[in-house]
Amino acid sequence: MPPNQQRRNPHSYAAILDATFEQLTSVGYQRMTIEAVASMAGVGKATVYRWWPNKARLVVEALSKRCELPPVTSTGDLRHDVRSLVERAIELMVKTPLGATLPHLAGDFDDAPEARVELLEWLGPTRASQRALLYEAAGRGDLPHDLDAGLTLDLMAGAIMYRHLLGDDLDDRFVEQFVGLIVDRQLPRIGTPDERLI
Amino acid sequence: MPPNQQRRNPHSYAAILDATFEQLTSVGYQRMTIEAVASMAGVGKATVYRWWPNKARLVVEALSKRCELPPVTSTGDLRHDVRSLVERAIELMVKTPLGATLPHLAGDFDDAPEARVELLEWLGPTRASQRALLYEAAGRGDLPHDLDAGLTLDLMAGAIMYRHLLGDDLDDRFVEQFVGLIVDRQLPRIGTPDERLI
Amino acid sequence: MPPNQQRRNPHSYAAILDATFEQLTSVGYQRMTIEAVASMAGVGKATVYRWWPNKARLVVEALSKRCELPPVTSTGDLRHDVRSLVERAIELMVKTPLGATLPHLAGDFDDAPEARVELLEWLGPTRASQRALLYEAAGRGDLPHDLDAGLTLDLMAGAIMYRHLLGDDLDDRFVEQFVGLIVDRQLPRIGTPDERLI
Amino acid sequence: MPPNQQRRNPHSYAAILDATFEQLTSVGYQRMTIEAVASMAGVGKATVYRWWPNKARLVVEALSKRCELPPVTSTGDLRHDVRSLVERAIELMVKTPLGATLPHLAGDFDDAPEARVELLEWLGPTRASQRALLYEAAGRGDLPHDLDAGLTLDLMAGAIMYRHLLGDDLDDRFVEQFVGLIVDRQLPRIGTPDERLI
DNA sequence: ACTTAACCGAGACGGTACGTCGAGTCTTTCT
DNA sequence: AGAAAGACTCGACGTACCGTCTCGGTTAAGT
Repeated sequence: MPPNQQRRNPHSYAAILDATFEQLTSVGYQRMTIEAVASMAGVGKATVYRWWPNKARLVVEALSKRCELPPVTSTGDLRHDVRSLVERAIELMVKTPLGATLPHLAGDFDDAPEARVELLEWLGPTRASQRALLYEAAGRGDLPHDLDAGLTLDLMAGAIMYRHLLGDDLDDRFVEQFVGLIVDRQLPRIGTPDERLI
Repeated sequence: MPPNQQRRNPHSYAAILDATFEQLTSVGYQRMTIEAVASMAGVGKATVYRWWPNKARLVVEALSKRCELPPVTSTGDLRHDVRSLVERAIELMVKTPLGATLPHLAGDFDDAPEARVELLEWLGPTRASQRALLYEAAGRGDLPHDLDAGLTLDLMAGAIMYRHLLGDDLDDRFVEQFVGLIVDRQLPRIGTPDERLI
Repeated sequence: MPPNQQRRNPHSYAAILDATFEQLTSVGYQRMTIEAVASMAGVGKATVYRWWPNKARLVVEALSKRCELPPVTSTGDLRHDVRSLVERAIELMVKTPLGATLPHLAGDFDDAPEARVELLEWLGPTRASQRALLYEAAGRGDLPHDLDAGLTLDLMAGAIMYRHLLGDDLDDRFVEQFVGLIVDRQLPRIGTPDERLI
Repeated sequence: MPPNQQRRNPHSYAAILDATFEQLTSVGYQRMTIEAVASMAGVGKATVYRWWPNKARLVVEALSKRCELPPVTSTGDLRHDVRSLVERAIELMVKTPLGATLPHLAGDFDDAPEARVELLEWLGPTRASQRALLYEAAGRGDLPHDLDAGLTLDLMAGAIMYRHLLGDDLDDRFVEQFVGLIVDRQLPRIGTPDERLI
């Protein structure tokens, strides 16, 4: 889409993404303004608009270039793997601007459908590695052979985001309850997680 | 919070909530404008600002006064009850502005914490009736006696909202997979739900 | 114009005029608001509007009831009389809100013609006494027998207001120059007034 | 004072001054609105506020750029010169928005002292040429050699403005009375001007 | 090496909506 | 019935960003 990728000033490019990520972190998606990003990046507004057609695209690219999404790897221990899956997802949603940004971003997807595509492309590999982890366990017989890994992961991500949005805790109990659901097929229960694992 | 509840003009009050709900439905939270709401309601902007300190509060009140949240009731048939629970939740998220609005609203909760409280107060009774339905099943022995109904329902709501945001389907398969998870403790599987129930 | 003069609350009436005059003095005509006047007078806005149709009328009445306009009296010494005429006019324009208010008031006369009438009615006796002073001198032969006293006084008042508006001084030199013009028919000259009187 | 004179759009600049002058003429200073000026000029409100800090400054500039103030020139005939001086001043006060605007403007000088300066700078050359005309007559011996031309002219302008404000006539009699005062040192008299000139 | 075209910063532009203020009207409540 | 209190509609205020646009100045490519 941009005019000529090669003539692009790499300093400006990096500075804009940095500024965007910084603003996202400090004031959030709503209060972030292109004007502030440009000024913080020491860049003309037009330079931002030259390379990104709208806020959603800019933000998705900033997230994708400045948020690390380390792929999960299987250890063969399902309980351990699922636990770290959940923990990592919580970390991503709570410690990076992604969790707070995603909902607003989603709202702009109506106007900027390509932003949705780009976001999914970025998240794709991570989600694939998460699915792969589950499929491997399914291959070992630790999970149903025809598990719907996508939905399973959406249950996890959805619950995390939902609770995060409503301001609820995402503590160890949550982790263990979800692990219990997947690994032990136990519905979440009141009480210490440890009890439930007995 | 507002100046004097008794002197309030009920016509204006109703018109403002109507206009807010209408705008929410037609253009969404982001594009909804206090100015447009006021003008559509045939009301001065100041009248809106007199009674609601910000957009979030206005929207929460409009949702709570204009969205019906019929309490769910138990029939004794767990599968049927859970299914209608999920169906009703999907309906709420997809057919009313609530689903599309919630995430944006949540983003404004940082600035308007009372809006979160008000939202939770509105949702409270419904969530309570949903929990009650699950507790009743637990009492009958159809679900664990110490089930964490809150988390169970958050799993449901979270998945619905998450999928809705990302533009995924929320079809019968989803419903049956979730019902299967709760009632049969079967993890979601690929394939027709019917198969899975065998 | 007001509904019923007799049932008028004299406390409110006085308080409103006091507050108007006070506001006029402290913040000026432009920045004076009916709201502030009402609140300062401990009175409802409607009470102000009940008795005065607009700001101009209210202000004219406040000026006429709270500004003293002592009639000038002749001593037989023309130079002395004219000097005290000018000094008193300057005092009125500079030390009371009248000078600063008159121009703005005049601007509102287009919308409130009765305010002009009322103002002139108030000023009438004073101007008449000023004219009488000049006519008396004319009778003595100290001034032309068919002097146009109205224009003569307008020259004085106009110059005072004009200089006041443009921020120029209205010092003793001005007084003596004007006195010299009337009494000695000397055009104003540069130099100390005393010199000119020799 | 404004950001950068060179980058200024001359079309907008001219359009704003035109609109301001037009509004001044048609609805007057008080009812003139920045919003209306901007919209009539086909310009964003911010563009007006970018270049003018307040209404007073805008109006002064509009007057100074859109009101012609032709310098008066001497013919050697004092009576004729003074007469045309007065006539021209009346014309300026009565036929242009200046007369009606000046008083209101003056009221805003407290908040915008630079507007006063700018106004005086604009009026400066004209007043200088008027003074020059009188000084020339003084040089010829037709007027006192040390005439205070400034005050003489303020007498004229003040009387004109004062009468204009109070709604009085400014007819030929006024002109001749003032000419008589200056040229013949006759105080203004009742009766036809012609009589007085005998 | 020298044009020349694209990018760059800067920031003015026409707009839209903001949240506030005061005008002038109207209704409710109290005296 | 008059007055206080104050909610109401309306319209303008001055501000903040939007996304577009012109400016010169620089930089890298292609003759």
